Amino acid sequence: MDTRLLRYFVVVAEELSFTRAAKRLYVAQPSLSRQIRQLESRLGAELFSRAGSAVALTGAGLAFLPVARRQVAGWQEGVRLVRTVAAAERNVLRVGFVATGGGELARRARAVFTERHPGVTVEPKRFEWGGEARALRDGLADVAFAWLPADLTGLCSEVVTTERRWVAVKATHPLAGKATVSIGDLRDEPLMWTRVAPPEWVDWWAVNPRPDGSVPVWGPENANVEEMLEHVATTSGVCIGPESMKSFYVHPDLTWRPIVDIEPLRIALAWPEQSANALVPSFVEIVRQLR
Amino acid sequence: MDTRLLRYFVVVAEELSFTRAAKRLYVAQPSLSRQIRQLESRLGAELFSRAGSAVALTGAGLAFLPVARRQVAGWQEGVRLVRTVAAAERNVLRVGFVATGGGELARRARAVFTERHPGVTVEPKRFEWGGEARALRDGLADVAFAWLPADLTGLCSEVVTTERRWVAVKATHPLAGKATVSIGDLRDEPLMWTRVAPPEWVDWWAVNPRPDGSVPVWGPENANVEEMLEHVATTSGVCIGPESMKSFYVHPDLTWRPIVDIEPLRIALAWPEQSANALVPSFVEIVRQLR
DNA sequence: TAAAAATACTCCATAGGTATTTTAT
DNA sequence: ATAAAATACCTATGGAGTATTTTTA
Repeated sequence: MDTRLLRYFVVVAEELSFTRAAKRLYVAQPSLSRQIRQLESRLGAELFSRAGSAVALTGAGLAFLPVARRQVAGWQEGVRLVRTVAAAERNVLRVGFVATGGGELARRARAVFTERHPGVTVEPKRFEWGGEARALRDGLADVAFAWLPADLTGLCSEVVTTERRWVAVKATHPLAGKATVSIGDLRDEPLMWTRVAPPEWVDWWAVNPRPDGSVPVWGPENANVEEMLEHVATTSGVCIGPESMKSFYVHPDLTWRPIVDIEPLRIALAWPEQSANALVPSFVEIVRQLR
Repeated sequence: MDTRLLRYFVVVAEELSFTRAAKRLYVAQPSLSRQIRQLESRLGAELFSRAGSAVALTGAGLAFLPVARRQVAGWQEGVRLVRTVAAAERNVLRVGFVATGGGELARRARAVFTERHPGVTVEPKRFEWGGEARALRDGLADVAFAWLPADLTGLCSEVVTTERRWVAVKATHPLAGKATVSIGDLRDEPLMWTRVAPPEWVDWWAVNPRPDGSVPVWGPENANVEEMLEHVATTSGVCIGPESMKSFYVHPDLTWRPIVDIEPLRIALAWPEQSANALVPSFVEIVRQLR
């Protein structure tokens, strides 16, 4: 039995609609209907009563829901465990981050850690926008520098640093002539965005809604920092990023200017509540001391 | 992720040999090798170290083994739960048995139960040789009359009756002329057997080894009582069954004779340790009183 | 050299897609 | 009449088989 079917079942049970569930799952409705039918036939029990358009859980479906949730969660946790153990066995600590991640602090922490644990390899793992928390949950990183806001439920975390937010524009852009900019100056500038991160994440970076109540003009979308900067360099749009991007991603066609009137980026160090990699507490401690 | 892959992994981890595991799983060795490779690639971690013919678990594999076992067991328990709830919701009690099952006792119990629970339907469920315990574990029956010996681990059970064992022969068979037979009389008679039940089950029924140390002559195999009796009626072989078969399966070409010098069949009533069907204790109590 | 795992290939079951029909409010 | 689930049909992925090759003790 594929856990995919169980995930499908859980979503249909939550939505009580095949059409809505299919949208959430990014599959076609007929496929979802067939999968649920197949699950029912393998179980030998009806999970939903379908009276035309009214979908409801049967008693069996209600009983099965927590089982399905447990199975899915158990699988995810198992995957995390095995990946973490495999990394620990190789004497590797995988540090997750996005773009510039924890900035200079992260670089210093990795240096100190390497010094204290000579036999250990630190593997920096770069993820796409908003992907750090998922990486921790999926066991693809042992510890990560997470950009807030982010859903860190089920993870330990503490804010370790902040960075002012800057805006990048093409070198020939009018805003490049100003020493500093305000969020109001960006009112009509097409802003980069992404669909790989949740809407809250995108809105926070875009400062949406703006202090004056307006909504940003949306420019091209992208999945990571390189794509974003390429877009800024070649279109009329702008992007907002943490200060460290200015020095981490040097680009001849870009000019960075501080935005003086918006809140800074808070960067948290995050790690799973219990990790099979015994090196995690040591790294956390080093970051704490350097903070 | 399919639980089939997890089952495969558990067996390979137990056997530490792809070839032996493939035999136990009734799949071809190359298929099993590929499946495990795929599991490893999806996890992103090696589960086994393969040094030529020496297969060993890695640390990750060792960590994954209990996870996989839990997932498989959790799935099996979930299936049992949902099937049981579905039956309970329909106001049904599914009574499992093999062939003549609990014999006359079972019939009386079902009658009393129906009288006491007028709104409830008793569904007798016939399974193939040795299939009652599996049916309880798989949630295909709520309670069952199990023929011993049987592996009843994880189930509640109590012996409720015994039946002498008789032998069936073709009406024209020399043994049909005797009033009673001894196990020694069956020394050269081809005996029916089955591959759907465990070897211990088959050996117990065949009285293997015989008191004189000989082994039975094996006749045709079969999966259930009807097939077995058809074989006896049309070949020179014989079969052994509980006394109630004589009256439950009347067959013009068969003659039943008691075997006087072997131990009788013990029949247990068995049910899952905790069942979602609240009718089970009532049925158990009725059988106890009728015993 | 022998035993066991890996590879090459073929076949078939089935998940997923689009277009359409059925059904219940 | 409309919205939603079911059905029909097509395509493609991948699981399982047999035959064969590679690898290591």
